[in-house]
Amino acid sequence: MGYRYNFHEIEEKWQRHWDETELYVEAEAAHRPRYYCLEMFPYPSGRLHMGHVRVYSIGDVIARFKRMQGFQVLHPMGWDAFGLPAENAAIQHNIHPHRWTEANISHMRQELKRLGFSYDWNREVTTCEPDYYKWTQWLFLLLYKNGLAYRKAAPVNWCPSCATVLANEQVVGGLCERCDSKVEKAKLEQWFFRITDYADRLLDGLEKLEGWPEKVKSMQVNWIGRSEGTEIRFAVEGFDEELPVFTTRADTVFGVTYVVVAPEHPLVDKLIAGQENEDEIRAFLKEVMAQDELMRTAEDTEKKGILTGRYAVNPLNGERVPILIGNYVVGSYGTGAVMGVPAHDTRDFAFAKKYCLPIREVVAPPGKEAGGEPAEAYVDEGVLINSGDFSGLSSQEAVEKITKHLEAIGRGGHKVNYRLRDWLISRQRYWGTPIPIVYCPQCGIVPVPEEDLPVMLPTDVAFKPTGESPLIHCEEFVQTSCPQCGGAARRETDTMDTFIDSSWYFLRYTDPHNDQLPFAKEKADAWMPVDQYIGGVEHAILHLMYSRFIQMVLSDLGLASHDIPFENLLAQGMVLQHGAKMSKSKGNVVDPDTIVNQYGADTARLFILFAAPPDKDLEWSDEGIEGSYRFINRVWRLVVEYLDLIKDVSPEVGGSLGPRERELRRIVHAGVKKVTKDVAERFSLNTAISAVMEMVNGMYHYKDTPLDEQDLGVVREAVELLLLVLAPFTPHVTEELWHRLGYDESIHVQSWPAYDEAATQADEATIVVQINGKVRDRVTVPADSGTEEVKEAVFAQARVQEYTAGKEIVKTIVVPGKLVNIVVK
RNA sequence: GCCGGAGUGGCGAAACAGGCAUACGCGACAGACUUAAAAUCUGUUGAUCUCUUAUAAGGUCGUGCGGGUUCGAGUCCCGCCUCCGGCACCA
Repeated sequence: MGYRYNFHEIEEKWQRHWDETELYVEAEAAHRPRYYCLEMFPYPSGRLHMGHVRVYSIGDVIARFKRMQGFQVLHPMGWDAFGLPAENAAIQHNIHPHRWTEANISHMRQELKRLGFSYDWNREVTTCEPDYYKWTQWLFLLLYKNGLAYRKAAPVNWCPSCATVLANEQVVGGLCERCDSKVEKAKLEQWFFRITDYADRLLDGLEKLEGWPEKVKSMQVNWIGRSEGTEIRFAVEGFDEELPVFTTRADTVFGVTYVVVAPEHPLVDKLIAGQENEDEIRAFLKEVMAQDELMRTAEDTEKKGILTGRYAVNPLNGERVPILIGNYVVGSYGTGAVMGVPAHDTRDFAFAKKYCLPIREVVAPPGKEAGGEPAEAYVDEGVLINSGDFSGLSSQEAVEKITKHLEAIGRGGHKVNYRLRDWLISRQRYWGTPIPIVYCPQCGIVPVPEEDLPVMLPTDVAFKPTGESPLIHCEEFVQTSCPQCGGAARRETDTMDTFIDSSWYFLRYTDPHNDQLPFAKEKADAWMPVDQYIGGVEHAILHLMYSRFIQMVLSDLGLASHDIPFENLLAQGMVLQHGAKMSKSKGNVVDPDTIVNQYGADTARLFILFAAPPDKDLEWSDEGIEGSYRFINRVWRLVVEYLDLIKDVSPEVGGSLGPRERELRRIVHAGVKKVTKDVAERFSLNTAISAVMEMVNGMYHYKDTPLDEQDLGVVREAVELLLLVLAPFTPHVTEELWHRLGYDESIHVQSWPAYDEAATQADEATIVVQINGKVRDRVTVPADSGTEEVKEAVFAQARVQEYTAGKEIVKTIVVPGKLVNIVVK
């Protein structure tokens, strides 16, 4: 009877049935423990790709498993629907972004349903709809009122191709994260979120996130880039100005022989004005600034500098040192100026050699005197020399004492620096949440009152990437009246970074239809934090740090009780084909629709869960898909062929069973145990599936055994347990077979099966016999044998006697039920 | 340079608490079924050597490399190598 099951018919039937019966709509019963299982919502780009199938398959297994374990599970889905591709489609295909987005959403929603994911679609959120972005605006105002949103002119990252500014986090290797264009610097008035106020808490908070992968946490640590050191304020000779520098090596301050400032340093103009070589310096500045920052600050770029003819005064020893302008000093980090200590810094050493600046050693390696002209910089710690009162101190003591001394004389002190910049959130684009701000000639910057939200995004605008928001040209949007004085005023025409939309959507799911608030606190508190969040590691910094920030703000302002959004995080690996990430340009894309048409959703899900652990990259394999399909058919045949025999049998097991039946029960119950542990304790879905495969193999081995009445109960039990543990992975075929067994209720609302621990124990144990750690023999003993009985059986073995003959037995180690190691000399 | 992760059969991978290395699957090979093929069911499948007509049996080696701890190491410790990811003239 080698036939295959009709997955088309079965999958469609049950998808319709689940939809109609609202099987996965969460009823908010109060008496069950809650579990919030969330996968990162997709951007509605048009079609699902294999990466989507992977995250959502992983999440669906967890959600279904938890539901069967008796949890009330929140498992929602929505759309991160604002963003550039919609606008580009509008420009290229003359279709309105809203229509394009809507069409994509409805197509992708169908694709998700065809994969059989158990979402509560009643909670669907779409960030580009006014009922959502109204609350994104509300959140903006909340931050604004609390001093966490501000406007300022600043040098910003400008993507000429996208014609908009970008957050630092969106610039990857000097290129635009979206389109790989070279990012330029521009000075513009922009809106920022004060995320740097939270730098320390974002950093310290990582320690509490025990359920997050190290990889993600270390990426955030690197990104925040906390650096502890000393600020030293040099006086500038001839000016009533201070020139602060930042250093982590205050112990080397007596070795300062010059100071270098970045070309964009605010003091540069003042310093060089009227100098005799001003023209030369300006030419140098022009040359350096013409280079883009990435090039200029690359490690292998030649260090260049020019003397300004001005001098700074070292506050520790009163020494005059020349001030230079250097291409290697980064204007946006620290103070934009550094002290030059050529004897103890590799870069400074090279720079000093090139420009014939003096080199003075002030730190000696412990137990060694420095002397003569050093051949290279000594960058390690040591003992101070040539450092006045501080000579003789260790580097560590000196840092502390010098910092204190600077503080005492009002010339500096302890300082913490961060790499993290404030979050630039304004975008000169149309398809985003409008920033709810009005500019009034009388009152200045005026927030739109809450009761006037949402500030609706107008629908009839021209889509041209002009570098200004298309909203600028939409007069009925721009022209408004001031909420304060009622006079004529203009609206802010920039929209918000779409990462703001996705920094709070997980909260909206807990209360998606609230029209009074973004979410009611009780509702959010009931579900938050997300118990398990799943998504790609490409969001390790952007989305996952912004969400942590917003959640902290909400918690500080009393709107939420938790200050972390995601308790546990699973960063799933990529889907590869031929070792490379699937991409259109590489032509190695496998379309999920094709696979679902050819093999069905259950097969697609099973393969993608089986081929690799969730957190590792997964290599696509056509043979692997075939294998998963074969396995499901194998299950189908097994159950269908038993059906007539066991249809009216109860899954009860009693009386004394024969050895084959006991073996079958052992395999099945051990399988249930392993699946339970693998899914519950470590999301090891690939090994869970392999355990199910072993159950099936065991059942096939049993299959031709002649059956009596009592054995039918054992078979029925085995079939039911198999279907139940397989249900989260392949929901359709298990649902069909479950009903064929005679049940009316869905398999997906059944309790997760318990296993019989006693049944998992074999009657006999195979003991491995080692002589001096090498396996030499095996012996089978009754499972309940004690240490002495096992030893007796082992020493009775002919091979053991052979190996021990004439030797002294030093010791015998017995690992109960497993192994005996005899040490001989 | 700093931080994080990973190196196991022909391939994807497993070994969860230091106890049979390679479960499960793919591929390959063989048997059964079939007029035949496909499908299906069953079995074999780390390398190498010895003995044997063959089967069977046995030895040695084997988890990136070199050491160490231990009765016993893929797993723990020390020192390296390679690959992947993040940060980086960051002062």
